[in-house]
Amino acid sequence: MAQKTPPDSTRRSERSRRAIYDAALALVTEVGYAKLTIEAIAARAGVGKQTIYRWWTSKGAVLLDAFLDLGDQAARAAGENAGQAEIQSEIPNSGDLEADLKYVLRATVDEFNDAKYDAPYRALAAEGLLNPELGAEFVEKLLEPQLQLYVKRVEQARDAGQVAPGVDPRIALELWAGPLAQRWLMRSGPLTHDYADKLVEYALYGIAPRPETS
Amino acid sequence: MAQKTPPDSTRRSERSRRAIYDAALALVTEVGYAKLTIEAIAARAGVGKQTIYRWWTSKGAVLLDAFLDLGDQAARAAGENAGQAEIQSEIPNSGDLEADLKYVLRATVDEFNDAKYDAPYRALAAEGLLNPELGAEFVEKLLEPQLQLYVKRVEQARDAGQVAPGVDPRIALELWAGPLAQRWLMRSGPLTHDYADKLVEYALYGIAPRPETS
Amino acid sequence: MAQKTPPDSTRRSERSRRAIYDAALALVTEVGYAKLTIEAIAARAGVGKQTIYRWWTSKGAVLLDAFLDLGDQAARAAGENAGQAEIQSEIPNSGDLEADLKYVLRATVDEFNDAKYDAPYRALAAEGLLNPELGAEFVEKLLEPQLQLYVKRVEQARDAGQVAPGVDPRIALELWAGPLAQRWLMRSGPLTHDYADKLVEYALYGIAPRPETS
Amino acid sequence: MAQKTPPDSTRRSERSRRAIYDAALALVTEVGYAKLTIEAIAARAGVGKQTIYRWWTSKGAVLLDAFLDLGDQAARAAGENAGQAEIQSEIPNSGDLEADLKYVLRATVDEFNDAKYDAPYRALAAEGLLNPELGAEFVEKLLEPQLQLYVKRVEQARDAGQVAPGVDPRIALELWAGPLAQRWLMRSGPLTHDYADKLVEYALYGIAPRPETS
DNA sequence: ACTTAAACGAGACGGTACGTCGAGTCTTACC
DNA sequence: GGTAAGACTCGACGTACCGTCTCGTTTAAGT
Repeated sequence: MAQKTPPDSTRRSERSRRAIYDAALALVTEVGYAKLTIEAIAARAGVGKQTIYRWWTSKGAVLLDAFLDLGDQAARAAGENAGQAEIQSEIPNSGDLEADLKYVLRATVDEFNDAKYDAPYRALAAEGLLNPELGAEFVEKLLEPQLQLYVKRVEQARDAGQVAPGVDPRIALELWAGPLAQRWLMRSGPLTHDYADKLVEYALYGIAPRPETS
Repeated sequence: MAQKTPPDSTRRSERSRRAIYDAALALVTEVGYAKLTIEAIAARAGVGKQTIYRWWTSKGAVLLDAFLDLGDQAARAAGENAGQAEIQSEIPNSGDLEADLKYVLRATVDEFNDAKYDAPYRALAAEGLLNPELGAEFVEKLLEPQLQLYVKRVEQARDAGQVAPGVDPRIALELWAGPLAQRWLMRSGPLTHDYADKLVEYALYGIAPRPETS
Repeated sequence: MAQKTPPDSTRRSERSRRAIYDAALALVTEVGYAKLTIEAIAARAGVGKQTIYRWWTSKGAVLLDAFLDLGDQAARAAGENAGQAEIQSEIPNSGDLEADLKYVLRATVDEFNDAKYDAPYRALAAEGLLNPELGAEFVEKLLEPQLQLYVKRVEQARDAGQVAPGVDPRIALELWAGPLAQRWLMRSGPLTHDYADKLVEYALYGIAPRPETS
Repeated sequence: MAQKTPPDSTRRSERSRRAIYDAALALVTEVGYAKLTIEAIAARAGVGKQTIYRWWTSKGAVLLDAFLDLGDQAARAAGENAGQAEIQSEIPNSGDLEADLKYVLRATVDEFNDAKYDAPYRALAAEGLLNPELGAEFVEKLLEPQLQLYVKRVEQARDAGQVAPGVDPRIALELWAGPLAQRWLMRSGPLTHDYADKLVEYALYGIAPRPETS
């Protein structure tokens, strides 16, 4: 989990860990990842630098854990409020794949436009590009779990005959997830609900003319 | 071009500029973008630090210009060899959109797997994520021109009736370009010719079952 | 006694105390006083840091006690071997002051040239220069007792008419002890038996020409 | 001069050098040598740490140069004020060795009791005890030149028949210089004019009873 | 012999300073 | 006036120890 393995411990200070997460997330938003400094995190958290170096190897590793923890917290909060239906842990299945995908993709668009998540997520993506270890962890812990939700939903749709039998769900989902991520990361175009809808439609029905429509 | 505007001059040393480009590209491959320093570029180029600071604002800006120059050189070289048919400046139009796209996408896959381009391109993408100015320049100078080639080819196909009339080409191209970029950047899956083919097929015909095929 | 007073106890671990002394003396010789650290002493002694902090206030205090203990051990060992005549606890009185002083001073020169005592003794002297408390303790426990032996011997000589009646023994002894210590500490000249002899002669008879010699 | 040799230079900032000397001397008096920090010197001098590390190897080396510079300044100031009679550069020769030595030794006692010189001088002595390189430089640059003044004066006295012909001046001077330094450094007794006088008398005439006095 | 409170080993903690690296600015000498 | 060289101030790096503070675990005194 991005931690240095050696220092065993139950002796670890929970208070410090939380303070470090909070400081890291606050600072990355305030000053940006490039100017984020382990020294500043330590100072803001009221913690010695060594306490950070003891448990993490880099500012990227700290931020990744902080962000994962943020997700866990959100999930836990949602779980408490909503009984069993944990938010984000499942893509709805109303029987209408197109509607369901549009619904989720619009929510994703909103999330990408939320300043709270933008800075840390973008920072982790950027770090992951340059740092294969952290990139792998980023993908494994953060990206892939979310993509697997689409895999599952596409498989359900395939079983229901709404998706062609030969289609590879892992590739199919990239038709909408890839463009969305690209636009967001590269700022290469506006991220709107309409854009999300179009992606779903194009992905489902292709851009070639359809022989006929029922 | 990412240069500081003020000290413009014809007195600029062409020799230094070239040496800086070469040093930047060599170093980013050798030590990685994170450990790339202006001091090292200057030393390797046999140039004073001030000469770099005079013309660029950051290592990212240097690298972007270096990479653009690399592209220009390649284009110029190709132009000389091949008369009018400049490589990469046009997507072939054989009349068969699917075949043409697969051809180009396979070439792109090969390029992404070429170590020579990987380090600098990846570095610029990462820097662009965090640095909006450089990101915008990256998109404008590097990304968008390539995407526009797809726009043009899709429009040709639409005019030929191979693409549905209502389709927005700028979004359509993202169906294959987005996933490809995502997999490359995030290392979230293998980049193969087969993958490229599938992307084209899914994009053209959708993942929903087709009513019937002529 | 260099110990922090509060945590008094008979419960103190003798084993730890000895291990700390040994570690301190070994380390000061190996790495030098400047690089001597409490953490290293604790590690070498197989002892928790707190055990050192519980009984001493600084590395200097530890070393002083360790060195005093070393002296006690030597004295005890000598006492066992030699019956009542404890080595170093008395300056011989053969009736010939000059001979007795030369004998003792030559022995002192040999001791100063012994690497075993050099490092810790030098360290304590240096620490004492900067730290008045420890310096006072150093003088009181280590230096003054040795000087008092000279005081006693000079008084004996004065009673025997070998020293002028008006002479202050406490100052007189400094005529040879001061130069010797100075040369040793400052490395400002060679420490030889001949040098020791000359000091005694000059101190006894002065450097001015003698009116006549019996 | 305690400087690291590599970085050549006429380019060196005189302003920084002076500021560093002033800061080092002020701080060693204020907080003591043990708590003297290169970081604090740099901060006080308004200088980057690197500028100190560029020219010196340790805080001791800085302080030694600072102290030597202090002496140079004093000498230069004295030279300007007093024409040819530079202070401290010569021991007076009135023809009466005893009187001259007492005069100089009393002045030395006063100097040792001057807080301005105490802290840095003591610090350098302590550092010299532990650090042979710096100790050698301390002796060569600071201690030995002062002792040589005594050598010269004793030789003059010997030529004038006031010192026995066989006496080694280099050892003779230690009879008073050694005890004085020892008392000062070790704080092992009071430093008074009377003590200085006695040292001179004992050294000149010895502590043994004189056969008779003319 | 059993209980119990202290000293103990271990080592995480908030800090300070280390000595190094590079950023970006400035000065000097050269062309 | 642009340039190579490199000294400068500044800030952060990652490391080493400081002295304090828990944690169990001995261990020896007093019952």
